[in-house]
Amino acid sequence: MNEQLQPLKKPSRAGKAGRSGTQDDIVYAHIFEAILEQRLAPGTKLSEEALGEIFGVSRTIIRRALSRLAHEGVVLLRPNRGAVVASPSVEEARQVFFARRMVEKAITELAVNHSTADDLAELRKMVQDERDSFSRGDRGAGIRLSGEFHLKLAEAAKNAPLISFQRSLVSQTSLIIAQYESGNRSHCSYDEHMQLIDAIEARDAALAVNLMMHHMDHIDSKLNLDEESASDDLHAVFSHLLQTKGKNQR
Amino acid sequence: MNEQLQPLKKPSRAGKAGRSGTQDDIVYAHIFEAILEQRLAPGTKLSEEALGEIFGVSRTIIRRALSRLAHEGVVLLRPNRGAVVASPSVEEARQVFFARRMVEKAITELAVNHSTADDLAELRKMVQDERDSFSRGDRGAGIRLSGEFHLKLAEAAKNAPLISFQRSLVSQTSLIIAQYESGNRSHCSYDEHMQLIDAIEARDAALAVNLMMHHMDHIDSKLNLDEESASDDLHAVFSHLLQTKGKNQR
DNA sequence: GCACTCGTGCTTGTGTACAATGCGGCCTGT
DNA sequence: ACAGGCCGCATTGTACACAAGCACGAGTGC
Repeated sequence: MNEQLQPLKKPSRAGKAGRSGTQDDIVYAHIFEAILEQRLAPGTKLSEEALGEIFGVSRTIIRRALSRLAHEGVVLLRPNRGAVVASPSVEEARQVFFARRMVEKAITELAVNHSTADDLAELRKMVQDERDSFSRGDRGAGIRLSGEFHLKLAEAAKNAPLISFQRSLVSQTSLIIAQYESGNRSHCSYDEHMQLIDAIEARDAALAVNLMMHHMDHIDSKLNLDEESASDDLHAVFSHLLQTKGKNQR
Repeated sequence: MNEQLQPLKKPSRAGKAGRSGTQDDIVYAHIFEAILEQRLAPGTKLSEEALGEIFGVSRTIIRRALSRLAHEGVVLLRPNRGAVVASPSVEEARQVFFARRMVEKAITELAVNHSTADDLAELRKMVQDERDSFSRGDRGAGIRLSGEFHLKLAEAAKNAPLISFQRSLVSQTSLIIAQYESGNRSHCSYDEHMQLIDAIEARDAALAVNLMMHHMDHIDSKLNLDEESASDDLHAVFSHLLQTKGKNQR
C-alpha cells in the first residue's frame, strides 16, 4: 500500500471552498488537491487515523472531509471498510462526460447572458494561471486549474444548482483525465478557454456554445476510453469488481 | 418554536435511499419525508439533541443525516447556529426550475433509449400509487410520490450523475411546491405521467420530450412565483433576511 | 426612557473512548 | 499438501463528555 501522503504543506489556495479556513475545509481541500493532481493514485486507501495524524486533527474532521469527497464522487466510501480514492470505470466516465456536455452547454448560454465584467476578468486571470502551470511543467496543477476554470464559468452563469453539479462533474472529470489521459498533450488547452471567454464577452451565444462543444470533443478525444487501456493499470481494470459495493451509483 | 415532530412512526418505505437500513439512512429518510410532506414547515429549527431523542440515536447520527439533507438543499446548515428546514427564495426556485427543465429533457431522451420493460412497469405502478394518494386526499404523500416518479425516470435513464443531480432537484422542487403552490389543484397530474410513460414505451423521443416540457410548464404555472405570495407565509417572506448567512449559494 | 454591555444558558463543534465488524494468519484435519 | 474454520488484530461505527460560540435577558449608565 503506497501511501504517498505528504506531511501537510501549506494550504495553497484551497481551490474550491476557499472561503474561511475551518479545519474541515482545509483537510477537504488538501485531499481534493492531492487526488486531482494525482499525488494520490486511484484505489489508494484513505485511512482515517493516518490522515488524522498527518493533518493533526481528529478522525471526526477527517470523516467529514471524506464524506464530502464521497458526495462529489472522487472518493468511494465502503461501509466498514474505509474510504478509497475513486477509480471511475469507462462506463462511469462516459456518463460523466454525457452529463458534462449537457451542463456546459447550459452554463455557456447562461454565462453569455449573465456574466459580469468582473467574472470575465477573473476568468482571464485563471487561464493565465493555467498556462503558467503548463509551461512550468506542473501537469497536476494544470489539470486542477483547467477544472477550476470551468467551475468559475459555472459561477458566472449564476445558477446555484448548476454550480454545485458542475463542481461534482469537474472533480470527476479531472480524476478521469488523470487516469485515462493518453500521451502528454495539453489536455484542456488554454487557447480554447481564451477563445471561449472572447465569445462570451462578445455576447455571441451561438459561437460560445459552438466553441464549448468543440472543447468537449477535444477533451474526450484525448482519452482512450475505447479500449480499457490494457494491463497498464491493474487497479483500474478490476476496480468495478473490487469496489462495486453498495453505492447509489448503479 | 413549534416543533411538530412526531415520535417515530414506522419507517414507511423510506422513499429514497431505501436500501439496507443503517440507522443513518432511516433518520435521513424520515426527516426527508417529513419535510417533503410538509409536516415540517420551512424555517423550522432542527435541533440535533431533540431529533436524537426522538429517533433514539446519538447526535452523531443526526448530524450525518442533516449533512446529507443540506447537500441536497432541503436543509440549511448555519455554522454554530444549527440546521433549519430550507425555505427557498423565489430566485432560488427559478434556478431550480431552470436546471430541472434541462435535466428532465436529457433524462427523457435517455429513458426513451435505455428504459427496460421492468423500468416501465415500475413507473406505471408508481403512478398508480400517486393517484391513490391523491384520491385518498393525502397531499403530502402525493407531492412526494410524484417526485419519486421523476426520480425513477432518472434511474431508467441509466446515468449515475444525472440520477444524483435529479435527486437533489426533485427534493428542492417538492419543497418549493409545498411552499408556493397556489390553490389545491393536483400539482403533478398523474395523467401527464401516464402519457409520458406511453410515449417512452413507444420509443417516440420527440413526443416524450414534448410531453415532458409541457409537464414542466404545467408545474411552474401552478406556482405563484411572480408575486412573493404576500403575507400568506411570514416565514417565507423574511427567510432571505433570516437565513442568508454563509452558504455556497450564489 | 433608551441603548449599550455584561453575564448566563443553551446549542453546536471537537476529541476521545468503547463497541462492532471485517480481514488475515494460523492451526488442524483429511 | 491443501482446504476449511477459528482466532486475534486492525479499522471503522457509535456514543458521550468536554470546550467553544452565539443568543437572549438583566442590569446599568446616560
